Amino acid sequence: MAVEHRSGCPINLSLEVLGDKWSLLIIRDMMFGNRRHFRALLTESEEGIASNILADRLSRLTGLGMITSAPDPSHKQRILLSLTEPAIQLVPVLAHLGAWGRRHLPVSRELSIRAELLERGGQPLWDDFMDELRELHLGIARPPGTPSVLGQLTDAYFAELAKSGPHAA
Amino acid sequence: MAVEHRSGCPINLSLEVLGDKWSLLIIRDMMFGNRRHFRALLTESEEGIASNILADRLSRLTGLGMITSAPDPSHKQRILLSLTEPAIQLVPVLAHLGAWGRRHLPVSRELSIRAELLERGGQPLWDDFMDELRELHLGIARPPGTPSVLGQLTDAYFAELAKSGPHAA
DNA sequence: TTAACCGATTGCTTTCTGCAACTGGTTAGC
DNA sequence: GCTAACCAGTTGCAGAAAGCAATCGGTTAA
Repeated sequence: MAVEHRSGCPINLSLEVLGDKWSLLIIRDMMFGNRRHFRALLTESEEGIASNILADRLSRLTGLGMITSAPDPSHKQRILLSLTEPAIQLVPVLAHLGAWGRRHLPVSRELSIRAELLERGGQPLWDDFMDELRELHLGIARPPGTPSVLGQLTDAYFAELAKSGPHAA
Repeated sequence: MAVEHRSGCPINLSLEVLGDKWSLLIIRDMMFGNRRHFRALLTESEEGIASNILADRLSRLTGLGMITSAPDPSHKQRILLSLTEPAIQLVPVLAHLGAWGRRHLPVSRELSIRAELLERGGQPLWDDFMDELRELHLGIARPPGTPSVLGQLTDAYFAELAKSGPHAA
């Protein structure tokens, strides 16, 4: 039961949870792409994750308390995946990581527009987004009429897509 | 020469650089532990990195432009490692990652005091710290008399160490 | 009835990790 | 100048993990 840790350093412990090439991408897709079940994560993955790796990471992240899964009432076969509160609190980490990547690495314009908006919005926008994620994933209602951060980000992404590449119309 | 990228997403590209269990720990030790050469990183590593992994990551991070190396004038054999500007700009990412770990994972008190101070200080403290790192690693002087953030963090760490475990006096 | 879709699993090869021993050269103390 | 400690790595090997393609049994929609 007692898991082995390399050290009690917060950064090390965070890396023991998130320090691989796929876990954070899965969380990113659940957050920003609103992908909530296995097939969606598998086939809509920008980076092309393999099914066994996805299955492994989902069960790993579930065991670590980052994700929960529940049967989807509309499809008996479908399993609805949700982010937990700790995972939702990764929003600022992902925002900073995206901002850093945007500044120093060869990002594509379409895929970095969301990072740019998130960076410009800062902590207030992150707080709104986390509240929206709490509504979507934890069922914690927000005041009615609250604008959707996810909607804004998604709209901006599709607008960028339409600008450059309506190839695959 | 053209490196293969899985996608142009900022988060993905950041993970291609930093998404493993050791790279960020090496950068952390260079930043917060002021470890500037191979042996220091190897033997003072809290987590016990192996020498071949360390050698591999150092050359990898050097190739990626995160670290530079130069002969140490005082010891002919010694190589001085320095963080580059992109690596220094990881301070907010590490601060948030530490804050997240401190909140959700079983950290030890001694090793999390620095994360706590960094979180309390917020962006202004991070800016001061990055300026200090620019002085230490890039030779960009700061106004004389500026207090040392690294010193504050290190002092707080040793104070915590002394509180609980003066075992290995 | 049938074809598409659901969350996985299997078998396989390739790559990465972790450990320990070791290398050739440098420095500090005597 | 000798010796012991120290410097940045390298090598060899075993085991773990990644990546790929094909496949599984059950479910749903046409």
